[in-house]
Amino acid sequence: MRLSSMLFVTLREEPAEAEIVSHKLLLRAGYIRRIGSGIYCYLPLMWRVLQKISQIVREEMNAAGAEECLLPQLQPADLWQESGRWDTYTKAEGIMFSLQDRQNRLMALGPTHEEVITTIARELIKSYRQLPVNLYQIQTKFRDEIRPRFGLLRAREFIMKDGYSFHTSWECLQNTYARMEQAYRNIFTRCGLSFKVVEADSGAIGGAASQEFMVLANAGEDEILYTDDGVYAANVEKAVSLPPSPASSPFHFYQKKETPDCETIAKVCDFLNCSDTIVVKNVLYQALYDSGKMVLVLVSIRGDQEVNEVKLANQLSQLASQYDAKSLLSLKVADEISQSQWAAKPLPLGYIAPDLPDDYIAASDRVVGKFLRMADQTVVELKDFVTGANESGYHVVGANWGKEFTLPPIIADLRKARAGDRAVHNPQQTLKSARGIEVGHIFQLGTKYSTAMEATYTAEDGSEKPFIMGCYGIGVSRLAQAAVEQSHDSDGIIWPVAIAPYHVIIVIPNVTDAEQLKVAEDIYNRLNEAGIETLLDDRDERAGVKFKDADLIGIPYRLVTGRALKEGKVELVERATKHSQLIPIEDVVETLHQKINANSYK
RNA sequence: CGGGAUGUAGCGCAGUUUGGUAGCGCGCUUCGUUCGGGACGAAGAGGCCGUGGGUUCAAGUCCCACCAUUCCGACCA
Repeated sequence: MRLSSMLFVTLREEPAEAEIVSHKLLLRAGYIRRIGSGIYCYLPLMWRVLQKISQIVREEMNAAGAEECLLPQLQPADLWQESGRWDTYTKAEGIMFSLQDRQNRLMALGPTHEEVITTIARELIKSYRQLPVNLYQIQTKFRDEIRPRFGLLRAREFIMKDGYSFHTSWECLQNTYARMEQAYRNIFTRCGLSFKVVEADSGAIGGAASQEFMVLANAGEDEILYTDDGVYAANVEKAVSLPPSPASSPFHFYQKKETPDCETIAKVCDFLNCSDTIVVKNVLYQALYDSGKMVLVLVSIRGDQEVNEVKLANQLSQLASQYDAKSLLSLKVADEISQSQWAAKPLPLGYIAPDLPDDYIAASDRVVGKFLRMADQTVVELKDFVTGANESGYHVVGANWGKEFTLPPIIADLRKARAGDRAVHNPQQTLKSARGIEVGHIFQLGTKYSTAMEATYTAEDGSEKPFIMGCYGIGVSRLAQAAVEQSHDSDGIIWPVAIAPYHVIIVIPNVTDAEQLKVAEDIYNRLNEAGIETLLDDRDERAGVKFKDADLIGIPYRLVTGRALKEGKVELVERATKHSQLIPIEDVVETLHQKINANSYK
């Protein structure tokens, strides 16, 4: 392609709208353009990058036995009502764009496609003989993100590869899951990314495995905890660890103490001169279920630890049926404002004990009249601990489970693991923290959707069974920006060869020089014939402008038809290293062929 | 959803305090010189100053409402 005939616009100054370097570079280099919050145009260069990535994804998915298809973006609400996700997605999370058609039918723009694919499977797959099946698509998704940011990293309209598999057994699912994991590793490796595979939260579905593929970058929104031995890596939402051992308590008998202005753990420890590891902290949450019931949850956890709300939400989801519900809609800390919805009398905030009496709740049809009491494992072993006295201004010390307090009925891991904690698999290892951009996620779904939507097949023994499902996603547009975040310098983008929009850019320093022009045109034609994707900068610009632009847009190899022409040579510059060499004109095609092949991972 | 900030030419910004006919740099057009790392000179084009209302002889500037964009947060007792 000739630059002179392309829509090619680069910006000299950093756009004010962008915060992180990859976003700034994509805007400056003319790859993307914002059209609304979280809504981007993929300009021609960007589209080529996205096509390259899509093609790699396609090749690896096909090689792993998946079939490509294309599902609708516009989806009828009743599919989502069937799966039970309409309310969660339009109200609770509010992440789904919904609309009404002219007949007032409710519709949604697809944020994901489990409902559609499950419907297809239900209609088309009747027998175990047809299984397993693995389908995928590459397509635009819509999500009304709470806060779109960082350009394509969190956009409201974005391109995703999503795949879904259907099986008769967990063994078969695990088999496909493992093949998908390998396909994903191949994809990200071929895209030239440095990534980590981490254990991820499997959500409220329970039991099922789930892994995320993280591109390591400080701008990433996810925190990863890992060990240096390479054995363990997990998203902080999911991570487990061994907490530090508690200190021994200085309080050997039970006593109520006046502790004025000690409504935080730090203050009470300071006041009592004790370690926060011997305090039982009691955090009050209010959980709302889709049955309309509100449940007050009192979580007891060691004073130095924090509640992992993802783990807590998973526990609460499993209890949904106790409250006539299918799912948990929202979970938040009960603060002074939200108490007004349910409190019978003012709570002793900051001084709550594990046995906070139920009569603080004004029970009603909507509000469950008993606290749901849970404890993190960290408090179970505590002896002679400190906790609130259910009275403002007072704590108790030297308390013990089984004496002054009853251990809550539900004991679970509700604690947030942190960097510095010891690893579960080997206490010699400590967890380290890194940030990552989630570019892929694979998931053993099980029968959640097939059961909810009554998607069944006839098994070998003649019985009807729900499909066992897996799902597999890659953020294609996010991946493209993640690659830039990981690979750039002060001059601009450095695309990995495999996903660069073009392999080579030929810069003609002076287009009025007939020889330069002729040699450049000649090389351009020969490269194209050889299948090497080439840009020809034949614009009537000064050399400096062309060099700056070439660096900015990040084409891996630059040929300059300049001074060395006298010796029958052109200059070849590698974008990543700035390494420059002179090569004979007749060797150009061969040399580039070798370099480009050496850089591809096929 | 809460809080903050910002909306002025394609991009980056000044002008708003103290109301008085719209500015700068880059980019764009034309001409000349220059020509291997974002050249120089000259001449131009380009703006319902986010939208709507109000105050005033007069509003980019003051007041009210709305919209949009963006940042922080949505978190612990």
